[in-house]
Amino acid sequence: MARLSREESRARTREQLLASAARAFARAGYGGASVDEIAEDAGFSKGAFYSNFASKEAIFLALLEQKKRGEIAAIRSLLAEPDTDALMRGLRAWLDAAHDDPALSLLAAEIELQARRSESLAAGYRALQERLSTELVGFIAAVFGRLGLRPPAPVADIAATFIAISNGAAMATDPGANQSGRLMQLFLDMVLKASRPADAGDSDG
Amino acid sequence: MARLSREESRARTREQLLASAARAFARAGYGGASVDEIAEDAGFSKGAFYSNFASKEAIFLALLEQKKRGEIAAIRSLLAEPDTDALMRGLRAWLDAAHDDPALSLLAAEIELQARRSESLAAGYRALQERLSTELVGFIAAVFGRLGLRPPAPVADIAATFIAISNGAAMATDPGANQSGRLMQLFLDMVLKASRPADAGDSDG
Amino acid sequence: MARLSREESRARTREQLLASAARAFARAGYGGASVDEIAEDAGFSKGAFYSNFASKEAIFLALLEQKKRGEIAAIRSLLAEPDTDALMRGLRAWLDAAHDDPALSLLAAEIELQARRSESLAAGYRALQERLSTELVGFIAAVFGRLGLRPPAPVADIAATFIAISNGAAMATDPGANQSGRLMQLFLDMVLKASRPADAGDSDG
Amino acid sequence: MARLSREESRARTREQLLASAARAFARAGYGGASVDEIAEDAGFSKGAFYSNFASKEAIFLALLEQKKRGEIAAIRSLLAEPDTDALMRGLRAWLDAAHDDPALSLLAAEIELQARRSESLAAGYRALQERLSTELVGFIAAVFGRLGLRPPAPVADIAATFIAISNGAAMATDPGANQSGRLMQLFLDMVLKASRPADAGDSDG
DNA sequence: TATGAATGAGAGTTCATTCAT
DNA sequence: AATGAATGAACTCTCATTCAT
Repeated sequence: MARLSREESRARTREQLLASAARAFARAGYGGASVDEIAEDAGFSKGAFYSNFASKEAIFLALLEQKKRGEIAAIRSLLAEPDTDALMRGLRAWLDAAHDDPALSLLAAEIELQARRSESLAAGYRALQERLSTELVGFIAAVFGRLGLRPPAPVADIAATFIAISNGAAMATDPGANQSGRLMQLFLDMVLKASRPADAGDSDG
Repeated sequence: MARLSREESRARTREQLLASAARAFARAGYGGASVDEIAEDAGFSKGAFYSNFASKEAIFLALLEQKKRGEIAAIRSLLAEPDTDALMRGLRAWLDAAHDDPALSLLAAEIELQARRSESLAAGYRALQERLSTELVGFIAAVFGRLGLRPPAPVADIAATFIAISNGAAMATDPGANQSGRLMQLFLDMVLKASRPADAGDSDG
Repeated sequence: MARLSREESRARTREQLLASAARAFARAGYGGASVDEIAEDAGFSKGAFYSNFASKEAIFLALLEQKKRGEIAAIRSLLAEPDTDALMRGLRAWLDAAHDDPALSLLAAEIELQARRSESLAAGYRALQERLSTELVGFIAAVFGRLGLRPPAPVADIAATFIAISNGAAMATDPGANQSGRLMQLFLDMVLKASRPADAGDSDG
Repeated sequence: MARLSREESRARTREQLLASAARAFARAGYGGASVDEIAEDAGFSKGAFYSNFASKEAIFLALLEQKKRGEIAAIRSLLAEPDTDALMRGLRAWLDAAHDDPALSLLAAEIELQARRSESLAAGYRALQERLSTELVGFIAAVFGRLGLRPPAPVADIAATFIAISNGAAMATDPGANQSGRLMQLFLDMVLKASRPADAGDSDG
């Protein structure tokens, strides 16, 4: 194996700490996870942690960024699909898969809650969330366009509902049965069923 | 004001502690709220807290019970409305109002998250959640019946989606704009638009 | 059953509290036993406790007094036995029995330790302990006299050793095997074997 | 003084905490001594305490180990003395000296009491106590052998009595006059006087 | 006399963070 | 860059005691 350059080694440490933090936060929550535990689980000391992240909140925020980035990338890659049927299949598959990891979903919920309670966290969070939301709105609009349907409600609201279901379902009673994907598909179906052809005009009746 | 009997005084203390706890948990989360703060905010000492509630978890659970009880009562009172139009108006009003208090909704989210992390909390929680879920399923089925519509998806899943939106929306980006009620109404609209008359038979075409 | 007079009822309450306290202190130690637990175990409230004893320390001292009184009475009743052989048999029986209750012995140890740490407790304790010690010294001297033996060491030291063994054995490793009685008998044997006839004069050879 | 290495510094902190704990426990008892007080008296923060010992119980147990280790070493060093007269002088000197510190003796008593009340403490305690007991039994047997005397009672019982006196005497009335050494010497004298030459056969007469 | 709600000081313990090594 | 000993504030919870009822 090639010797890692100093920069590479640092990046690697960072990745390992992030992965360890994701596990810890998902399992124990923001307050319940300790910096010590995160560092140790990644195979480092507390000192190493603080060499890589300014604070516990900082790694939390970094985690959030990582996650949102991933979701945005997924949305973009879906849109790149030229065939609309394939796009819809891909969408359904993603809804299932993306939220397959209950730990990850819980982490999302944790992040959202925590962001409401720390000004500094919220500041960093807002921008990312905005970007995801914008991306999702654009995506939904595009999908309706490609399906030739008129959205039955403001696209921004539809997007918000998807996000709400995603966050809310992760917290449902039964930890085993991850409903997130299923409920989002259900909502997708409702929305599609409630839609009318785009060329049907504006009138409802 | 009449002098309070000992029992009344105790009940009053309990209520005040519960109210204070609701505020504290909503503002700072379960981990972030301290027993000391809850007690002081209610005008009592830590000792008074512990002579009324066995633990921090206990008051959290009591709060949960109070909230769920309130929601179940609201559902039942809605169903008691004989006029279906009035019922639907009441339902929409309730969706708006019941989730008007963002603090309360956040508390719900917090409870759900916390329940996943404490065995003892989860134990007490499960039963109540079950009751609310059952109630909601029955309510939704009844509403479809009275509207003469066939549910476009399993009623249990529709109920679960409502609960997910309720929990998830409370956590949305903007703490000011409480979207909970609006998104649930949106979902209600989708569901109704996606439904067909009950007497249309089972066939989709 | 005859109705108890107020004074009798009070005395009864006191006795029950004392008995409950003896159990509690023996099981959990002075610090570990709570006033609440003592009162409840006796079937009363904390208020009743404080109506009967000024403080936790006070009931502890009262317990000590009760115990020492009992031991002094036992010693006196042994000495009243005119037949020396019977006296010795009675002594051995008492050594076995009096220390049969490991809880009681532990209580004694607890009391002695605690008395060293509270000036007010020590004050009340000293007098009682003095009385027991004096009584024991007199008893041992009398026994030697009746046996026609000369004590092989100062009688006060022999008495102190008995007391030390009694207290110390109660704390031995194995909670089940109460060695107190056995070890005191062993010491008694040693002392007797090491003694010479009183009329043998002062010379050792 | 040379700058301490990190390891040395840690060991020093540990020693200081142990010394401070010994003082605190002896003065105030297990329950009466607080972790805060122990740490402060040693010149450290509570945090430093907990980075050196897992719990209050843990330092208590460490203290016990230290003490027992010292006693076992003393016994062994006594036995190494080839001259029997010198050994006996050494033994008497040790009985006086080893128990000279009333605080240390009280600590022993406290430990024994506490061990009966905490399962985890008792677990760690039992092994050490066993080792000391075994050591003492071997020592006493060896002494009798070298003196050419036959023990007048089972050696294990004689050892148990020594331990009981040691523990019990520490708790005696007068905190100033430490009787421990004197009473153990007295018991030693009794035992020796009560012994017969080993070659005198089994018969008592 | 007895009750038990309330007090308030103080307990053991945890943990994010700092900094000398 | 990494270590981990030390800090110190904050936490949940306990309990002897008081006092209005």
